[in-house]
Amino acid sequence: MSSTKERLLSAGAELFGRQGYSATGVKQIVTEARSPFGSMYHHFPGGKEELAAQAIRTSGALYGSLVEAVLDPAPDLQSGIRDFYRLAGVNMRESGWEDACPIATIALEVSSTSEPLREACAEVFEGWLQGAIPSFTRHGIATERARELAIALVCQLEGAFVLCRAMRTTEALDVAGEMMAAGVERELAEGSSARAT
Amino acid sequence: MSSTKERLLSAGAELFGRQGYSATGVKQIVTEARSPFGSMYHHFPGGKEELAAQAIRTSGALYGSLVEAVLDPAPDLQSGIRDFYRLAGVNMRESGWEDACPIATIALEVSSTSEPLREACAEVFEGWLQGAIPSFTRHGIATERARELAIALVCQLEGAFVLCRAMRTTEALDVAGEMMAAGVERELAEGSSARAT
DNA sequence: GTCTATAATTTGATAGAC
DNA sequence: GTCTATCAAATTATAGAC
Repeated sequence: MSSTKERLLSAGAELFGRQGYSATGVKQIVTEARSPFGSMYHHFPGGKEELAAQAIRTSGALYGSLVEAVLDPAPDLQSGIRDFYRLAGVNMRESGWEDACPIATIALEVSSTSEPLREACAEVFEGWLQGAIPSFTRHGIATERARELAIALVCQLEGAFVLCRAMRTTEALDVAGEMMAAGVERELAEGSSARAT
Repeated sequence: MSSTKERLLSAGAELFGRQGYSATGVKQIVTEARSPFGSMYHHFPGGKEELAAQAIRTSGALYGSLVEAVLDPAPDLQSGIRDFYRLAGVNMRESGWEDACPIATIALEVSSTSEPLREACAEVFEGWLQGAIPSFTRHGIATERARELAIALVCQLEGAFVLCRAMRTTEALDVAGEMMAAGVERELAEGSSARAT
């Protein structure tokens, strides 16, 4: 079962992710959510901005757990990374280049115009990093280095999304994924040989 | 001297880059450009979308030549890359986290809603790659590999911009820049040792 | 809690005098 | 080419019946 509030949140998250915050109208959200117009302001007295803040946090957390869900069951870290970028590319292509990062568009749009929404995005990104660090330390990488690799992973991903959506190719995702995976693979090899000596 | 049309283009480029396409109104552009309202539709009969298409291409090309202008005079490729990411971080901080990539926000916003603008963004990105490839091949890197490195460079940069604007730190730019520079440095060392054998 | 009607403002765009 | 007045439509948000 899905409540009206849940449908509004997921419809908002989807539309914000694809078109951005400003281009998405409240009417479009309630239509997509098959919700009456008034219910929107009943559940979100703060209006569009409050809905967006909650949508950012929920869809952001969901995407973060997706990252971990793909990385962790993989036989090794490199193949987990390769799997994730490949999966992201498949998702993009199959969705007609619409489904990429759920919050990147909003993050860029509002970082200079809405403090509450900027903070929500910042929390999500920091949560991704904190969630990804164990996926690296588990393989013997030091915590500080794990954070750096997690940052690089997210940056490559976000940047590749920008290029892929505009250029209608998965080339950037393919290259970025292979580059990240190869870098981590080499780092793990060096680390283990260093520990072996 | 700056013509009305030039002021409209640069005001539009600046506002689009900071707030995105949808959030920027035509009235805001003409105000910022100190241009009469009607002149906007005289110079850009296609309205807001035509202005944006031209602003994307001109500001995109300008930023592309900035990349080359920083990379090429550097003593070596690694330090050129380090310089560029450091410079980008300084620009962001000094502008109050507003000035990052001039077209990334628009690229994400419009890739599903405006074909003309999406194509303009795609052209700019492809132009960056073509412009950056010689900066790599010049140091003995093969053309195909140079394209991959250029893609990784742009992805790291764009992704870091997203994180930095939201999180109000240069951490992501610092990490991404060092990671790219170190990767290229290692690649050049391996390449020269391979050629030496 | 649900839903409709509508208010108040802002949007992109146009007409037409100068 | 410049500028003003204005349009029709869309925007977020609210009031109030049910």
